[in-house]
Amino acid sequence: MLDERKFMILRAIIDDYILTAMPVGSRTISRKQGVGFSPATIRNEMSDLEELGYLAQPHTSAGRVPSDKAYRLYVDSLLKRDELTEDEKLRISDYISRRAGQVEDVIRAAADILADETQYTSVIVAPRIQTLRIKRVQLVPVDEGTALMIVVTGAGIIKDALLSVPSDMSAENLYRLSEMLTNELGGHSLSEVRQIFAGVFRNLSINRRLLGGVLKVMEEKLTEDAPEDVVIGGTTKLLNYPEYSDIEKAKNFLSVFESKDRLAGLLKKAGGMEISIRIGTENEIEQLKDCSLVTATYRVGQHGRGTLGIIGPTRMDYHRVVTIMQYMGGVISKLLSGENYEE
Amino acid sequence: MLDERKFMILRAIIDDYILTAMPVGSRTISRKQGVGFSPATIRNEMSDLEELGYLAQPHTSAGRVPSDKAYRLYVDSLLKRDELTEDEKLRISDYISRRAGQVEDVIRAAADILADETQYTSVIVAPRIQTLRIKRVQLVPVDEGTALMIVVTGAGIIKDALLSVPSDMSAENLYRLSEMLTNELGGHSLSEVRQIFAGVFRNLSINRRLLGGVLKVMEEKLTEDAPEDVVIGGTTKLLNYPEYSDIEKAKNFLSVFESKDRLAGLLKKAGGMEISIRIGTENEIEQLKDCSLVTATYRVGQHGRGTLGIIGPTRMDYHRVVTIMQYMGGVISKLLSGENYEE
DNA sequence: ATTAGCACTCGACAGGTGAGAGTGCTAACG
DNA sequence: CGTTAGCACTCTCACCTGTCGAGTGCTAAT
Repeated sequence: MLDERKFMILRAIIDDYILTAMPVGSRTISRKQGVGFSPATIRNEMSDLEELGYLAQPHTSAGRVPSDKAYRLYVDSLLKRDELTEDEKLRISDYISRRAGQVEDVIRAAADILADETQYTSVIVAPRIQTLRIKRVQLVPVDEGTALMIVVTGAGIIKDALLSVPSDMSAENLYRLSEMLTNELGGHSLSEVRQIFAGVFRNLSINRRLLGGVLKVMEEKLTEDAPEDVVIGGTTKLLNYPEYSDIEKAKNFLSVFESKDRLAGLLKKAGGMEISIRIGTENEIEQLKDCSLVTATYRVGQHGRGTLGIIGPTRMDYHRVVTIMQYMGGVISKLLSGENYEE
Repeated sequence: MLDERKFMILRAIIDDYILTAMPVGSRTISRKQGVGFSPATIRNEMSDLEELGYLAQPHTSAGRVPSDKAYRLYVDSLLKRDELTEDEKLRISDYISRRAGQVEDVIRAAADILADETQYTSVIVAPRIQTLRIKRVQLVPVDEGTALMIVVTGAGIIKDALLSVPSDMSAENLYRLSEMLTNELGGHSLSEVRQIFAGVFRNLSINRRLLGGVLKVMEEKLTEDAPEDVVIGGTTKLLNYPEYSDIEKAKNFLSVFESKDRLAGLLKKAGGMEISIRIGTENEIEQLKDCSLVTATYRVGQHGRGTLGIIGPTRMDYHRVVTIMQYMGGVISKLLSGENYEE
């Protein structure tokens, strides 16, 4: 429905607007390399594009500004994916790998470098621990009557909690109990723990009365719903963009990050798509109506998955963001799935 | 050097300015309850106070604004400490206790409620783990050739790291090694680990080569300088105050929180004082020259200590802040030192 | 010593003006 | 017939101006 030339002009407008954040006039476009038309011609086309809903005028006789619809078209059909330079790739993967170790450290590092590279605010949702496979369960004595329960996967600790245990329980006993639990639960995910426990109770060969209480508490701790683990990087990056030079808007925007749960929900709406872009009002959240949200998915092992995203103004540099996110998704997946824990 | 009346007037001015953030005029003070003087008299006194460096005028014929020096006098001699209401006490201690468990959870909760109650930005430095007494060291097998090392103190996990171990090392052996390490290191602080290791190496009765590697990694992991663990709450609270309605100032302020290390250094300068207040330029950090920093110390067990602080405009409500901080210092100390891990 | 009175200063605000950027329309051109 | 030059028009923004009010400092009276 849009002919070649309109496409070209629209693209030029968006490119310019992304760069300058100022309404784009016909002359600006006409002067561009590769555009062989006079301002008047461009004006006619722009007028058409406005009628079609791709452009908007803040007021008569300002230039024009792309609408959400325009950005949508832009990312759907005009977006070319670049490759990152070797330099950039190295910078990113180095930064993240250097802190490899605990899942949380990786996520934290990833959020930081993502925000730094894109200059937008980054958000990463940690993999739902419920889906990870348990490797070991270990009880460690802490005090008379207190033990620390630790659940381990290939990626490190995923859950730990303090329990009270019968005070006459020896370290030896705790160790044996750990072995038993590891046998029972190893290889399963947290979400399956509850069913398994039913079985464990039945087969109890050890002193049932002594252990009953402990097991119950453990079951609770293991199955309780962990709050969504969301890491945010570069919260204040947005303040560098002119569209947020107004304090009210800035506050409004920042308020989105107060509720991590809502944020996690938002990110996860993207579903399993490799890259998802939601522009302006597509976000359904009032405060983000002038923002775009780009999300990507990463994997942890066979079953775990998490989401990384960046939030920026609708006039964001989609090329760059998409390219970076794609690369980072890969890096994170590899780090968190691989068993590379030499260091 | 300041007579009774000047004191009184200065105090009235500060009180008013804290409330309104607007330069205070002579009439405003004169109209106040308990001030029996005409504006003219007040003006004379204010003029004196200005000469003495306690007040400043943004421009002729605006009212006057208290200087850092005035705030200093205010907190040193005019500050009366209130008690919190039972209601507030309960709200605070409840909020924090509810998440008791891991040190980090407590700190996180404390930072949140502190920011909420004061409406300023809160910062809490976690206790230096170096000074905590080790309770146990536990090695947990994760994979062929990989183990997770967990160091436990009375307050829960404080450090964990993945190590590679000889791939023929059994769970049984790891367990025995854990016992040995616990014996050697238990009761000592992390900062002493390095010396102890020297001794351990000498007494090694088990396969020396096998253990050598493990110990080396452990030493590294245990003694490496952990980055300061700093938790920040209510970062954007400051945006609600008129002095930060300018984006540039806001950005400037927020940049302080980018480097947690510097922030930690700043907080710790307060030293061991129970409550320390640094006003405006006393902070030595350019970006905080319009801010005050109130810090308090909390204790963890015998030797651990950490700092909690809030950062707000110099015209902050010192009464309230000090009162809250004092109370919270107590609550945190009790929670992190006490051995109350029933639940 | 205190206060009333008054002239003075300065910022905030409203209204007015001109420049500049950009538009839409029309008529001319290849 | 598509393209373009020209032009009148619109709207914002920056700047200037005058007025108003808050607050001061000084002086003289109490």
